[in-house]
Amino acid sequence: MNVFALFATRVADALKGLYPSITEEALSRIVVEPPRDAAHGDLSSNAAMVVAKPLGKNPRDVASALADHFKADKDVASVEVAGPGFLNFRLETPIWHDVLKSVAAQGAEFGKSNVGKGERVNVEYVSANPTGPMHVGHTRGAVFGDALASLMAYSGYDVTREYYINDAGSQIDTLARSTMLRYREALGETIEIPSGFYPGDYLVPVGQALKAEFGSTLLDKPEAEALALAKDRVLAAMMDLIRADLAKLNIHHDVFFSERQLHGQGGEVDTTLDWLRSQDMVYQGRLEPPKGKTPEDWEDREQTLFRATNYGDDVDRPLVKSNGAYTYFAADIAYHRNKYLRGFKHMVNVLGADHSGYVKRLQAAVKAVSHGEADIDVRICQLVRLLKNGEPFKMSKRSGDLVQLSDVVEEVGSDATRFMLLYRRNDAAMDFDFAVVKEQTRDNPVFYVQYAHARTYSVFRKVADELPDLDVTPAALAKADLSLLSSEADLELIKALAQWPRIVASAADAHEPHRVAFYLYELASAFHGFWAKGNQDVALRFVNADDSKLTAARLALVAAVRQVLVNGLNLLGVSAPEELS
RNA sequence: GGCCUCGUAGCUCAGGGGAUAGAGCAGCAGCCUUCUAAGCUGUUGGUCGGAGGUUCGAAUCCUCCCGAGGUCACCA
Repeated sequence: MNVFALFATRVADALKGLYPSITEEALSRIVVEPPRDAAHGDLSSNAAMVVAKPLGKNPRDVASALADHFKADKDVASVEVAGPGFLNFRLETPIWHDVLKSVAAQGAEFGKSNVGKGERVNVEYVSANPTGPMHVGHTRGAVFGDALASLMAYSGYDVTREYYINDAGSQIDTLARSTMLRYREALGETIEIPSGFYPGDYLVPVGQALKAEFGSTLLDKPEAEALALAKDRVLAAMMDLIRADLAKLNIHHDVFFSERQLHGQGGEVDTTLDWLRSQDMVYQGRLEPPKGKTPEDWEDREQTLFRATNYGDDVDRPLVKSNGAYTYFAADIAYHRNKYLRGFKHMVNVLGADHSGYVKRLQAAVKAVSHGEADIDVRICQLVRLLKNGEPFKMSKRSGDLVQLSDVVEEVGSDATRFMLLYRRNDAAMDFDFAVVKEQTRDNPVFYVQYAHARTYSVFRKVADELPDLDVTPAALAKADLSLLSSEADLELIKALAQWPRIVASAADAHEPHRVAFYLYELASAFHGFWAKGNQDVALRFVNADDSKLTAARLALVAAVRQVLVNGLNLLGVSAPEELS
């Protein structure tokens, strides 16, 4: 049950009754939300102000008419018109108790919605080049994409989690050559790794595996053939590495889409280009060098260009390199056309900050290949600065070897890594301080939220101790007399729970998982606050040995808090421990 | 030079058309014979980078400027 959505509907219905000429457009701008200042009531709506102008009425008059209408609503204790025409509601206590019942009845489903209407959405994230293990730079996008995918699935979308493997192009040839060196090394040769090659140790086992599989026979084969075999094996090995790294953060994709499969004679890049030509979206032409900074090796030549400017990009984009091969972007157009042809009308791409310049052309590509039918939201994850005790921390360890994702997870754990990265907006740069993340204090939001969850278990343990005869099964708690939960503190906590459905909906709609993280922090804070009140006032304790009825009601409340914390933590992919050690 | 993102309390950050702009930390003042004090309560602190504009209403949207970061044919 979503109290806010419920009243949004009631307000809209009331307006339709009062002003039959009202338009859907005006109604769609109505918001029902908690007022910024709780003293103004439980719910607040801008309805009168939004609707007044198109109706040619005074906002306060419309608000008064609505207020009169809601005086008859049995769930409404009072309605007030405030300021320029706000409508402030105070609700009767029973409706809040209904929220608790609804949490218990819906369990893990409480907060789920169907705003996605089962529509298919493709969320592409990580897509790190398969040239080595994941490093810290990839972590934020990985966690963000994963949480966003969960959030959208929870909100009724049919989500496909996808990883685009950039396994074509010259970097992969270099990777294959680097692997061949390690192969020679495994065969006993002394090797030197030229600059430009991949120096990482992680290729050593791949070289050894080649030796185990082929002995020394690869050396006798023509180079192209040997390289092709090496490429095949190293790509598989690198993807295994990457999958293992992702698994450490509990991240799993549904589809791994290989760029290689798009290339080749008659491949999808070919057919896509033919199609683009047939649509007159491609031409032969020249580009101006970028203003203010002409590259030294700038070569003014005629090239094959995609008419990106027709779709909102700043310049038209080359599709064919000077050596005749397709550009990365050409393959990317084919890839996104492939997504569209697979039936995705909604796409989300999670990219790193260094790709922000790529956004417009990607949007242009999607618009072009779908004739405007599909949409793509590109979410950019800004840089993460690693700190240790407030001091910047070197990202690269040895020569060209970056701090790896697995190093971070091993040091601080998956839960803390995920929560901290999600506790910031994706589009702002952030600091990640190892010292803070490992701290077990309020400074550390992960701990703070998990502690609240653990406390709910602590309460139940206490009950088992003090009131061993009390039936605390969900079925028994469902029968508890919730009307006993009438204190200010009780209602405040319930109202915090009532927020959950609208928080999820807004987070999914805005593609902003951090809203969930912030909400969980607030809910944890409300729960810890209630707990402390019990220290001052025995009547506010969750467990009252001499009042089993009140205790049962309070346990229903505690169970609901736990449920919402679990639902939220699940969305973020963070565990909900019963005890902290 | 173009484009993208950001600029909110001393620090780290929420809020992204709505009422008197919030939280944590730091600072100050309190709370443990207690359901885990691994916690809680109160309090100090702001020209929302600057200037215009849009409107009933702007931290929020638009324009320009300043500052920080990223990026800039053919790499991926």
